Amino acid sequence: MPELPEVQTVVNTLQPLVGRRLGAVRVLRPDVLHGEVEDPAGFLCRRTVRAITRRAKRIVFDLGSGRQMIVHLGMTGHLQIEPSRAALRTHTHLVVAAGRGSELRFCDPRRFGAVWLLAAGTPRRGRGLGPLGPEPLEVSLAEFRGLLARSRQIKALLLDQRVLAGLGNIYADESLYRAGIHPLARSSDLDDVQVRQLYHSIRRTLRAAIRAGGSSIRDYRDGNGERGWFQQRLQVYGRTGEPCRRCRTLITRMQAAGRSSHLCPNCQAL
DNA sequence: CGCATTTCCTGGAGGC
DNA sequence: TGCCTCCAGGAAATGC
Repeated sequence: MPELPEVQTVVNTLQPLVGRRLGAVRVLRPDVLHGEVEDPAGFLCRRTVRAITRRAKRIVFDLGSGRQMIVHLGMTGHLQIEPSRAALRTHTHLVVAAGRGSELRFCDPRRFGAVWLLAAGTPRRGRGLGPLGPEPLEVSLAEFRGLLARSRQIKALLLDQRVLAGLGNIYADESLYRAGIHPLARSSDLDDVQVRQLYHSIRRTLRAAIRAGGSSIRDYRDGNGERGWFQQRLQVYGRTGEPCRRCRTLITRMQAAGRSSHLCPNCQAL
């Protein structure tokens, strides 16, 4: 479940690849590739990595001449730099030689992730490449207020990547808890104070999680295979039945937007 | 329009 | 120990 902080951490830890020239390509599972797929090896081989950046939950490799490789980790995706001599893990789908005896490897057991190879002018369409709202750490308070103007369940709205791009189930729950807002609250019913609290809760939660290297709930790892440690500081996610750290009321779990939602029923009254 | 449901997929957990 | 069922969820499609 890599969300914005986990993806940012992967991007940070992959920075040593910037300036390197890509080499031999092995496609072990062609169906994870999308876009310019006729000749993936020809697309990637001998390209220099100009930059590695993040947009929402997508990792963007700038390969020059308008070429991009975009990676979405989905739920269980890993993108790691590993020594070429290291054994391939099962469910490794793509391997690219990345210089100095290393390889960039994409491994994704559940295959909710994907890799797009996009030449200049290739249309950005299809599953996983849909339109994106603003970045939660870049949007202004005034813009954020505007996003909430339509009446929707606040949790569903926060998870909608077309509205705000980068939050997933963990950080949506954590942000709502910190703001004291129930997941089913109507976005348009929130008063000015609540909107401001939610805005700052999202920013603080994401920033703290990035500093902690993300949350390793199940199998998340960064670009070097290291775990994050923000999971130790989660307030509600995965804490069903445990006492709220603020008021000791037991954390409960409910369905919202088709996702399990964790909340303190006392701190987040509807 | 919003929202619940279903789909994709595999590993891990729990029941018996 | 082994087999079965359920559940986790990002994003999109479907139905109401």
